[in-house]
Amino acid sequence: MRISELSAASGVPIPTIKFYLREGLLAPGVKAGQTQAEYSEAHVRRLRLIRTLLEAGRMRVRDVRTVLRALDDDEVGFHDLLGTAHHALGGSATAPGTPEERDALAEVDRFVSRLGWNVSDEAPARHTLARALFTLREFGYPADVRVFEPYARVADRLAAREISTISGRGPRADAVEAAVVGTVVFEAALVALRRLAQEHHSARRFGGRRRR
Amino acid sequence: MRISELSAASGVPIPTIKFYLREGLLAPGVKAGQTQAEYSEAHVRRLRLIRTLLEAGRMRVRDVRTVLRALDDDEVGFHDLLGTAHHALGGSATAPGTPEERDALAEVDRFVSRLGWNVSDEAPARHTLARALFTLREFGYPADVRVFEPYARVADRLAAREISTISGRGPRADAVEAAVVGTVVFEAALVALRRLAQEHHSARRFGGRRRR
DNA sequence: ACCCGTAAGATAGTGGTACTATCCAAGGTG
DNA sequence: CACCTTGGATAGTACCACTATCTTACGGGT
Repeated sequence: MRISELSAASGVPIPTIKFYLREGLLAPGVKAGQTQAEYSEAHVRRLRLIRTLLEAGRMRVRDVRTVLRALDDDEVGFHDLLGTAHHALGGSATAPGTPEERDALAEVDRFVSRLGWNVSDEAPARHTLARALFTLREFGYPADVRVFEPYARVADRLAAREISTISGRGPRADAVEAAVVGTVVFEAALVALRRLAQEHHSARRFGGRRRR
Repeated sequence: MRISELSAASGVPIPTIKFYLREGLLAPGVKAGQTQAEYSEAHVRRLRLIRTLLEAGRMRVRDVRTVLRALDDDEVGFHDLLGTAHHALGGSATAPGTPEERDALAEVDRFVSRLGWNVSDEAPARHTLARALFTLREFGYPADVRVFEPYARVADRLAAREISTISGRGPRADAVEAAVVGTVVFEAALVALRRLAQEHHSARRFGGRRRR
């Protein structure tokens, strides 16, 4: 498969493929002469993964690179790979800042351990959650961390199911790819379903009249 | 309150405030002379909202503007406002494309009506969900729409709670702001909690050794 | 053997987005 | 009354994900 065929098979334009090659997202093809290289089905698959991380996961190119490196490194186990993916999805962790923000973070930490969750101290999601709590308070919401309790219960149930699904899924390469794809894609799906459900309940309660 | 005080009170740099004024995100202050304008607490609050939509909601400036316009328009009811916010959060709806994508969308539509959800045909979340389904299939996941069922149940429960919480909350301006903030912030929180829960269950199952 | 289209690889340019910097005239301030 | 800030306008920056162009060298069909 030459580059033009790879492009046709994947739907990704040639210049973009070259860009990914330069950026180290895609392994070079097997060189067949100075001006010829052979690409495989694995390249098509990798391109799909790249687009999924970029689009569904809204990751930046450099974060995609980090995830792919971890994915290709046999030394990296499931758990660490998941952490890498979460980190890449999480956006940049802003510094603590004000004392109120530090308070929020401390409360989140207590909340997490009260749930019995065993989670790394540096997990970016801690900060995301703390920022959410802080923001609610800024807006005058009388917010105890407990407002997150129903969400936590739900998250726990879904995550338990997801992680057990991942377990035994053929060779490592396939399994870890499935883990990353699943994390990203089901996250997008969950968010979309929540919005649909909100719209439904909103329509029930407030009546759906005009649109836009 | 002059612009420098507004900046200090909100933490937003003066040039950025001027930028938001130009972009129509922030109403101009009351002019007190040619070179002086007076800003109020409402401006501080509005700046907070803007930052929340941009950061937690990852919206673009023009989408923030759209949401704020709806927020300030007394003609727009709760339900439509929520739709506007969802639309702004949803990202650009890509065209249907391949037949497989159209199939996925049709299945999503059936799924949604089977759930008994009464949702607008143009809801961008439909497309998001269809893309998620399509992506899973591209990766060889044996995916029936039903894989989303547990997520849908959960989303339904959370949304019901959220919408009923919104109901009676003082004057319209405050209530609709709370609705938008809630939608955005709890979405971020839910996602963060799912990641934390995943990490916990992953640690249980695969053991948490090294990090990064 | 020839030759023209295409590949690979390198370098430079584009378009979008969210700011940020500079400038200026006018007005309020110590 | 000199100076410093403000509002308002205009221009510039930084980052990002591509995209276009150019060069050199095949290599496949005749």
